[in-house]
Amino acid sequence: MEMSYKEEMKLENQLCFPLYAAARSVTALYTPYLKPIGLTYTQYIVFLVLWEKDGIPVGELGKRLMLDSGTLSPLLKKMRQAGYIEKRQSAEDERSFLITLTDKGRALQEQAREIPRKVGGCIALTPEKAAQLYQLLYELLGKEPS
Amino acid sequence: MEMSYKEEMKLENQLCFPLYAAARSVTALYTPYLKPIGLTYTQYIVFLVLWEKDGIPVGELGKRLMLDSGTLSPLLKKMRQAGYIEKRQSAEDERSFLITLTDKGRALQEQAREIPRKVGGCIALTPEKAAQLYQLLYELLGKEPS
DNA sequence: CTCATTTATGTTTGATACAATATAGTTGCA
DNA sequence: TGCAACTATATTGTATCAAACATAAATGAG
Repeated sequence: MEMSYKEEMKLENQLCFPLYAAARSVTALYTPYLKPIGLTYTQYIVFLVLWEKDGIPVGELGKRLMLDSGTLSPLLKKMRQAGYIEKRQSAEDERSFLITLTDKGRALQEQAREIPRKVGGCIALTPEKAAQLYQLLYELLGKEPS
Repeated sequence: MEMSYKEEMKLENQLCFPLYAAARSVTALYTPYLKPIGLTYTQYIVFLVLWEKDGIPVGELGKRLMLDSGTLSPLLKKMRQAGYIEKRQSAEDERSFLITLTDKGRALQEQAREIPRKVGGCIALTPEKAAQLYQLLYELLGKEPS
């Protein structure tokens, strides 16, 4: 497993590269299904969280998605302007803002219903290998696959 | 392996999410080492290709990195302005521009020499699991690990 | 040869990302 | 109580990405 500096330096021997490329590649698979319903990929994963658990603070959304406020703030602003979500200041802690879905935001779930299955069908991996990949990625992230 | 719509819709059951998060997470591992030598992550992977094979056209660079001209053009412009590379119009095909390293660009390799090993040490995976992850990612990308 | 098609690259636009900084609200402790 | 330290978000600046469009050079079919 020992490698020379020269070998180590090759693009394909650095974990970053296939990871980076695969992430963009898989994200791109969502676009054809998301565009027709007017969502971007990042908006979609925000919805995935909200559809599962509504009324959570911005910070928890960021923690689940591993995104910081610099990414989330403008994104949530746009989603609010589009009428998908509402931001309510928390009663207990006035620094905290709870994100809740509007009816329009909830209704969108129905339209997104088939997306996981459709995208899954485009993934060039057997279910076993996909499961193995999950496991490794979550381990890399230092998290349990919940 | 069959899942309900509701289950499928959960964030952690979609391959995109850990892949996306892991890519950003691993990319972030490079920053502390790249910033001191004045490189961004994307510039670094461009250098990885050029250090391995100098004098290649923009298109081949894009193919290897799986990046399109919209990403690469402004990046290469900045690297040229920084004095790391040169762009030469190809003699055979005047549409094509060959990217070559300057001495300054070549010299940078020495400073980046330790980066793969240092970052590798930050990866929370055993070498065996990392190898397994490579394999799966390249399979997902529909490529051979070269 | 010649023009429609293809190829190589660039530019523009819109949407992310993150680091660094700012600000308002909260908490703990001397 | 007062205030220093901390927390939750927002803002700004820099760097990606990709889709759509633009342009110049090369190619090939008739």
